Amino acid sequence: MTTKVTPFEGCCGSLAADALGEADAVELADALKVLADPARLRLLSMVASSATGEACACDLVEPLGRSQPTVSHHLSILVDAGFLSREKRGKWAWYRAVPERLEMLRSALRA
Amino acid sequence: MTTKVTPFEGCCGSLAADALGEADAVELADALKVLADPARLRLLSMVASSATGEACACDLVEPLGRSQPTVSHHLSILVDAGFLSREKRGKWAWYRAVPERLEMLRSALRA
DNA sequence: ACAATACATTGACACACATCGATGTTCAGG
DNA sequence: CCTGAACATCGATGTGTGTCAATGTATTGT
Repeated sequence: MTTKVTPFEGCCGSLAADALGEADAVELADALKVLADPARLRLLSMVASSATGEACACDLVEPLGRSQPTVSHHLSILVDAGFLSREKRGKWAWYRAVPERLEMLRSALRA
Repeated sequence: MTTKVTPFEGCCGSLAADALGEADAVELADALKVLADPARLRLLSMVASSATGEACACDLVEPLGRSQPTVSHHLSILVDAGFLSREKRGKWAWYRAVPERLEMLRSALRA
């Protein structure tokens, strides 16, 4: 879960191609679990829809409506899973979306 | 969770278009939660990759390596979420994939 | 140095959920 | 009918996780 592994998502195999093995299924499920939370989806969406392409964590707490530790926690999970990248500048943490990671997940869900 | 609602998945809006509201995020997250489980991913994959386009529940228990009640439980969740359709024939339950449902999810994850 | 700010980490807690055994229900065959 | 098979439902249980308050850590400004 907290593995921070480089994701393969059974590259280029679709769900209908042939039956998923347990290991591949666990890996895909882990990736999906990361996005299967409203707070994380909104964070990813906020960062991805930012005009400048990046967003400061300090600007995400209030609109998300959750505590600062909770936001920090979710952002870490998104970074560990590769959906966001983090850059620390001064005392601020800036996040950018990693569209290729999302595309990788999307392609793993091809029918 | 057990809502069996017709899914919209915020039709035609992408994650990066603009920031997801809490309600849309909950709906998308609920759909992702359904697939964020190895057992359900494998069941969906088994049915989708079946040569005949359908699969009997009786043939899914053993390859999945989980108990019959557990398999039945997961299949119900997939049906309720619209990823599978169920047809009862005699004493057997036959399942078919619903590719449009998966495509709906995939498009909601557009970057 | 000191205070304040931004963020991460820790500990605790409530709740959700995947799983199984046992039981209920429905249906086909004899 | 009655038995067996296929599937669903129920109850219980252990594990995972989203959340927050409190605290720790780093960095800026005075």
